[in-house]
Amino acid sequence: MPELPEVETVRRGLSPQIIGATLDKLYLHRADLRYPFPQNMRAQLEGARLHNIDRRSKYLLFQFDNEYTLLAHLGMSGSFRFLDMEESLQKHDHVEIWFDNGARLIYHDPRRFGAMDVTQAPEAHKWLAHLGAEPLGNHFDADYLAAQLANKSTNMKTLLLDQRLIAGLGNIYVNEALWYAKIHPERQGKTLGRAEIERLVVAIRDVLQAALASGGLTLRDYRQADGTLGYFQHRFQVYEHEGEDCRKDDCGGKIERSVQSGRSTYFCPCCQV
DNA sequence: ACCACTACCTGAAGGC
DNA sequence: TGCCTTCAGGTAGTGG
Repeated sequence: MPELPEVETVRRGLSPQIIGATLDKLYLHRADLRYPFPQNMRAQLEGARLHNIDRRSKYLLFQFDNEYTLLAHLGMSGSFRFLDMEESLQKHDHVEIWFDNGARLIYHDPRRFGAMDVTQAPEAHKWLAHLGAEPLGNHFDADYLAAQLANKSTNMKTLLLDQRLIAGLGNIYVNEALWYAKIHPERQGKTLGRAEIERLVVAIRDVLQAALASGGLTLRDYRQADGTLGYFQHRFQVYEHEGEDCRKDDCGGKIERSVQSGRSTYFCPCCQV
C-alpha cells in the first residue's frame, strides 16, 4: 500500500531514469483509472521535456518544461516499472510512456484506485489545495499538531488518516505511529496533552524516516522479477500482528485488532492509553 | 462546521 | 474442485 515513504521511494527510483528526457509517446490503454484521463493529456505532454519529479503527500508531480504537470496518485495497488521495448504488456498495464532516452515507463494498477490529471497550477489543483502539512517538512511540529487536534472529538486513528490535517499517512503508518507514541487509537483528538502531542510528532517522523531508509536501502540494487519500483518489505511493529506480544519493553500486552471507519486498527491495549 | 458512513475496484484468501 | 463471501485501502461524496 503506497503511503508517503513508498511514494517518495518511487519518486527517487524514477527520477534518475527519466528526468531530462523528452516524452515521445503517451499511450492510454483504457479511458480511466479512478477518474477519466483528462481530454488533452496526449497533446499536452507529448514533446515536452521532463525537468523534475516532485512529491506532495502521496501524489507524484511530473513537471514538464512546457508548464504542464502530470499529477499521479497510486491509489492502493498502483505501481510504476520500466519495460524493455520488446517486452509485452501485462494485464492491468493501463498507461505507457515512452521517453526519447529509450525509457519505457509503465503504470500498472489492478484495482484502479489510482488517478492521473494534468494541470498548469498544481498547488491550486483540487487534489492538493486542501492537504495539510508534510509530516517530514518544517511546518509539522507540536504546535501545528496541537492546533489541528484542538476541539476535535473524532478519534485519533481517523484524525491521522485525514489528509487535511497531515498529508501522507495511510492506515499502516498511523497504526505504527500511535503505537510508538503509546496513544490509544480511540482517544479523542482534543484530549491529548502537550507531552503526548510531542511524542506523536516524533513517532510519526521516526516511523516514516525508518520506512524511507528501508526503501532506499532496497532500492539501491533494485531488480525484482517484475521490475516494480518502490515497494519493499518493511518490518511493522503492530500492523498485521494481531495476537502477538507487544514489542515495547516491559509491556507484556498482546496486540489487538479493531475496526475504525471501516479500517483495521492494530494496537496494544496495555501500553497505548 | 463537524462527524459518521459508504461507494468505488480487483484479487487473494477462507468457508463450505 | 468450485462457487460464494469477505477483506484490503485512499478519496470523495452523502447525509445527519
